[in-house]
Amino acid sequence: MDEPSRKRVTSFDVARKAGVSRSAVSRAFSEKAVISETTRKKVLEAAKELGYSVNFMARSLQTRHSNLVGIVVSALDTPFRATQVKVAAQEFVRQGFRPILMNAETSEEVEKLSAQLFNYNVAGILVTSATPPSTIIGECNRLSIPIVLVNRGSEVEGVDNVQMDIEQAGQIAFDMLTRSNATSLAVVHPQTTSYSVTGRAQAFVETCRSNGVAVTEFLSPGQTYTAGAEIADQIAKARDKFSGVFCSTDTLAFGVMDELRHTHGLSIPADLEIIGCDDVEQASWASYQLSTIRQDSTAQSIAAVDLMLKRIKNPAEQGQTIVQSVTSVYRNTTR
Amino acid sequence: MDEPSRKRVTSFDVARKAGVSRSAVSRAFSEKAVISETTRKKVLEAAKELGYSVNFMARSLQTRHSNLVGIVVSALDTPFRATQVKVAAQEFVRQGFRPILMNAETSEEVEKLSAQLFNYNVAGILVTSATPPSTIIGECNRLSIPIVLVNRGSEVEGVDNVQMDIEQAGQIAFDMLTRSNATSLAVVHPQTTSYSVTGRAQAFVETCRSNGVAVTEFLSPGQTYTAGAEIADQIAKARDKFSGVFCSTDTLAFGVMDELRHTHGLSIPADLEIIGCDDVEQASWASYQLSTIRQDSTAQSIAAVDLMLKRIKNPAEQGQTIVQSVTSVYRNTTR
DNA sequence: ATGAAAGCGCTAACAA
DNA sequence: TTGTTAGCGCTTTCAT
Repeated sequence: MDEPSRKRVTSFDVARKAGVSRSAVSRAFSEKAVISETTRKKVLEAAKELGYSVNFMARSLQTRHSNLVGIVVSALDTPFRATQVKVAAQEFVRQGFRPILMNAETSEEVEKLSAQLFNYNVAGILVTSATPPSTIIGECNRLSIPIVLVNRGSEVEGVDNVQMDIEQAGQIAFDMLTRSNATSLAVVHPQTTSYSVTGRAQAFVETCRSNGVAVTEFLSPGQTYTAGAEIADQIAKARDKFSGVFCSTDTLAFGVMDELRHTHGLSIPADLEIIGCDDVEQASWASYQLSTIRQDSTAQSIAAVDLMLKRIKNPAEQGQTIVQSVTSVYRNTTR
Repeated sequence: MDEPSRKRVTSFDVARKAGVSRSAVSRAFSEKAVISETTRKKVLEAAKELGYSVNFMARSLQTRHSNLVGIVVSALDTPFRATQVKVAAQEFVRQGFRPILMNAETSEEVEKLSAQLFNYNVAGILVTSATPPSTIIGECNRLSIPIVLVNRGSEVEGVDNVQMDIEQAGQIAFDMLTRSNATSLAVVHPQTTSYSVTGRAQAFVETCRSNGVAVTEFLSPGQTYTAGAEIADQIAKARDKFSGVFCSTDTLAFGVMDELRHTHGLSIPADLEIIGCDDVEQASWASYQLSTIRQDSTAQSIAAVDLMLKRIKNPAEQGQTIVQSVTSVYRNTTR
């Protein structure tokens, strides 16, 4: 019943065992430190035997920066967000950072949770939820903590952005739906506005107008499957007023399609063309085969992480905005 | 062009501004410290004016414990996992902890990334991916870091577990599929074994056998939609040998159903009954209306977090295993 | 290339 | 109740 190693082993223990100083131990575990190969070996060996690992709390305290970053996300249980976060987390880890995950649905939550990240001296914050209030952004600036917004569109200074090209999305949606010579279209988007989702719908509307195509707007109670199913009843009623509808989100499209097909007996695309936006995995499932606009969430996350790392290395840099282009994916819900 | 607040403000600054000692500042920010209401007010005010927030690195260094925890997950972009992680993260935050998210697909990754968590003195580790190697578990024990495994089933000592009741799942699957007097059934599960997914299939097979019902097994190349679609061809060939098939995962079931319906022209449940397991959101979508076995991932995550918090408070406790029961959900893929 | 010593920002005895 | 003091474990000049 012995207590062999109750306490955490410190660099001091390793130093003694290896017969060197604590500075030597520190150097052995630091990439760019000058140290002879022989002592490094000695230290590493002793460390392994003792089960030593650097205490990052102490290191961070000393160096005044941590390799912790924050990821602030909402609706993580949504296919699109899940992929985004997974990729971002992987990328951060690959680059030697550790992401603290904060799920924040409301704007107040974003504020509260972001503020908590400051306690940890995070090296940066990635936001892919509601836009953080300017107080937070100001604080980030003051502490020179890089902050990058994904699909949020904020023109606040000093903030990096990665966004899909909403203008292009609107144009492509228009193109996809007018291949069959449409003269009147529809769009559905959530009534609560959000930069990217509302933006793509808006861009679509404008493209229609400037091309002389009528467009009727449906406001759904959210951007979930259920929200789509609910608004579908209104769409069904008005369905001979347009030949195609652009759903601002794939998930919304699934709800619309299902309701239209299964409870209103419509056939898609014969009776009505439907397209979505995002190209989540389910869009390619046989039951949907949804024609949609592809937004590469993987590339997006990687770009966001890259941007942050650049800013961490060079905090003086101006905030920049990366606009990612989207592409059309034709499947079976368009003619 | 002044540099008003370039440096991080410390408790020292606050102390001076408030005209008190640094200990007073410390006390003002610590829940259970004795301090007069008047000085606390003074301190808090000064702190707010200066934009001070406690440096958790320093605090953790001193107290020798952090409120950081680790979440090690695989396949975060899967609906079931996404929900699990979202809930766990929320729950941790609600309880005052900050989760570091590590996505680890392979067993080696789990080992490597878990080890990295030690650097941060994490208060605990939640694993919902491949089971971590025993070296990690040993290390956790040595450092008395609680570790809880979700749906992993490991009988290693000192490890807490939260698992669905796989025996019950097997029984329920059997019950659901034999309502229509079946005498022969099928099951599909991934060829790479995993505690919970393989386990439920195994339990199903045994229940069939002990009830004198024949059962044929299909091994899919994974547990994705695509894997389901692929194995469906074999199922179609043999389809008059059984009246119902238990897919060990909803996602697998979607792939199977779609392929059976759309490329083999089968009608479900008329030609063949199908059930899944998990009850992910898509199971209730109109295109599937999948009869399935519900596993409450929210309750599961909350239980896992609870378990960990208990262990953090009382590290001496023995590891315990919580078995969560599952329920049947009848929709339209059973007769 | 190596060691001694100072100190990062905080908390927790201990005294007052 | 408050302040003084001694570290927590590490990195980093500065000598050697």
